[in-house]
Amino acid sequence: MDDSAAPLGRREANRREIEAQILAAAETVFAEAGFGGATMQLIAEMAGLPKANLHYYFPTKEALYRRVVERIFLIWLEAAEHFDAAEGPAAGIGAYIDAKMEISRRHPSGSKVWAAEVMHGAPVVQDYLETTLRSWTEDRQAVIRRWIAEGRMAPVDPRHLMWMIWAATQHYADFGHQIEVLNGGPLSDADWQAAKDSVRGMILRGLGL
Amino acid sequence: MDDSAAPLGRREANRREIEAQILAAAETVFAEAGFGGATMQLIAEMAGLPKANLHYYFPTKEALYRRVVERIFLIWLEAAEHFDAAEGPAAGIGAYIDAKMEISRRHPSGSKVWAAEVMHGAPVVQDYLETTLRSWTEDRQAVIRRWIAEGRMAPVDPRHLMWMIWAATQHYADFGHQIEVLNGGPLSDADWQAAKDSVRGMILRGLGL
DNA sequence: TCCTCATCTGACCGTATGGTCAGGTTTCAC
DNA sequence: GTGAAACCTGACCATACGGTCAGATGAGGA
Repeated sequence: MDDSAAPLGRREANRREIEAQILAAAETVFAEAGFGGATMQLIAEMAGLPKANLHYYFPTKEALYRRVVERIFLIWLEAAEHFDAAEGPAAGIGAYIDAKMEISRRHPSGSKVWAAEVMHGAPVVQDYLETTLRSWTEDRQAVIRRWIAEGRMAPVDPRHLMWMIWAATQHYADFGHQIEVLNGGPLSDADWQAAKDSVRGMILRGLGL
Repeated sequence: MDDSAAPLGRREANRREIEAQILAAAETVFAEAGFGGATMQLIAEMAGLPKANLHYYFPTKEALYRRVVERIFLIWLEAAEHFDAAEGPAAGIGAYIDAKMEISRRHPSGSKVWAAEVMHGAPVVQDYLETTLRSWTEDRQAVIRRWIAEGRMAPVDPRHLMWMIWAATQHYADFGHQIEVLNGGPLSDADWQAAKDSVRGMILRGLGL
């Protein structure tokens, strides 16, 4: 974001490193315990510093939480670039699904925190839903509608398609524990590849592609 | 379950009514605030009785929570009867999707509580995942594999199919808030019908049906 | 070197929460 | 009617939590 050219002295570098450690620890704890169940004490321990020091970097629990939620939201928005870069529906939607599956694999905790936030009525990021996410969604829906009008894919409601993609991909993060139990252990590389192929294949076939 | 013939006197009837009120209130509060964020005080107020009385019916917060989670789990298991009753893949899977969509509409809070429980590693219902859900899943997978072997549907991995159905249907409950924001208001009867048709249609087409 | 300001931390505080309990009230079998 | 057991409740307790603060420590510019 603002990784400017300035070599940023020891102080600034250290500050960023500690903030990153805290954010990583917070993401894990919030994902495992929820906002109400998470404690600043536990986050501090996991980040390797005293609780009072944690409050030096993030004044309140809410402020820390908000940063964690913002992070996964931005990651998801970036995944849309795969969608936009492609030319047709098969490539665009396929690449978007692959990207979202990869995020579920790499950032399961972030996905869980977002899911919990939305489930609780988005008390902290309601504004994101109403502004950024809304306009983002409308833009992609317009693209899909155009593809449909051009006869390049089956005529489905773009909103429900979007929701199915989100649901199917994020499920592998949010319900990862359930999946691991039913799978008899963590998904292997091959399992993840099969999951990707399955989700992409099923949805694209559902769109007549 | 055990609505036996006995006319159950005033006392027993009253007890059941109060327990039902408590469970309904608890489901709502746990869904909105999570286990850690929910308070016995708020549940008691919503159920219309003093907190101490709440503890008379449910000794601990955990005990009350467990009953709430068990409830939605049993409702989902019952939805499988639609699957089992049908003859072929199109009717069976289609009816199962419809039933699960209807549950998302009627019991959104229960679905959210379950989702949060699983996201946090199923601390309370791990045993259900390992026993009931596991064998339930294996049974249905066997049916799907047989349909595939008989050439009655496309050869997809039954596990990923199951997960996609769960993900797509439960998304309408768990992410109901996000959906309402993007939809500009609660889903109407027609919206729900469209959602059902869309999810069922997309998945069945994905299976070559 | 020395001064300033960022960084760090143990000890502390007020509050909210889950849970208890003594004692009251209602129900019901006999 | 009456005794026992189920039901109800205000007041209370111990604990855990988010957050504060005074003061120590360290870095860096002049």
